[in-house]
Amino acid sequence: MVGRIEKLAKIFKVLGDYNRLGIVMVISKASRTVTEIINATGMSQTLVSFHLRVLRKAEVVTTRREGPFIYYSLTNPSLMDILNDLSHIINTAGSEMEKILEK
Amino acid sequence: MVGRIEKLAKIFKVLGDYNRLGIVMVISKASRTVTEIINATGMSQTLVSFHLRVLRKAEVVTTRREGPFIYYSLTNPSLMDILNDLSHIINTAGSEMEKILEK
DNA sequence: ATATCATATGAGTAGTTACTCATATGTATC
DNA sequence: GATACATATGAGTAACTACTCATATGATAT
Repeated sequence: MVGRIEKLAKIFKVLGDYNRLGIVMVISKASRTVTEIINATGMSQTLVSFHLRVLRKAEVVTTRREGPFIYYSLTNPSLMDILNDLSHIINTAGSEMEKILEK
Repeated sequence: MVGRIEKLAKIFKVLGDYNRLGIVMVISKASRTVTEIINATGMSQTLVSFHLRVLRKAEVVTTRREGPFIYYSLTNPSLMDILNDLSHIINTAGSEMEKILEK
């Protein structure tokens, strides 16, 4: 059995990558095909597939096949609320975090 | 200037480590000295200091000196709310995430 | 000023991670 | 079946990260 903190750390590790977070943002409003993600992010096909595999393994995203296309979407859409919350406390004016993170 | 996603990714990267998350938990209720953190986590002095440096640099924690002791606390206590939220959606019964994260 | 306790730091290393390349698989169309 | 499009995968590599060791700094008391 895996503890709470360990689970949390794993999720954070998965989300702690610029490209992966970008993908999460792209599919947050609606599910998207891999090609759509490629176009939206500007990443290479292989790189997108690489990160999707990580996101899939961590069950952050789920897939649904439709003909030749595979649609990716967030397993739990409320993840976006949390991202917004965190983004908010980071960007709050006067926050100690702000200055350091600027560089 | 650093974008929103980049900032978020950095915070996630910092929190995406078991030991670091443990430290954050330990100081979440009240500020603690390094020695207290060492005892609470069972980590070595050097390892605790190593991780505290990372947390400090990312401004996740702040310090206050009191005589020979240095007290560490969360820069933004509402971070804990977010950790709890995330932990909740991860552990929600029936969540797709649950099974994978168990191993 | 020396000894002791509390904490930080620089350097080295083993393990991990992000990325790319080449290739494979799956689906649809001809 | 051959071709074209959509996506995944295995292997290799360079860069990064967590950790340890030895040592340094800072504060207090004697």
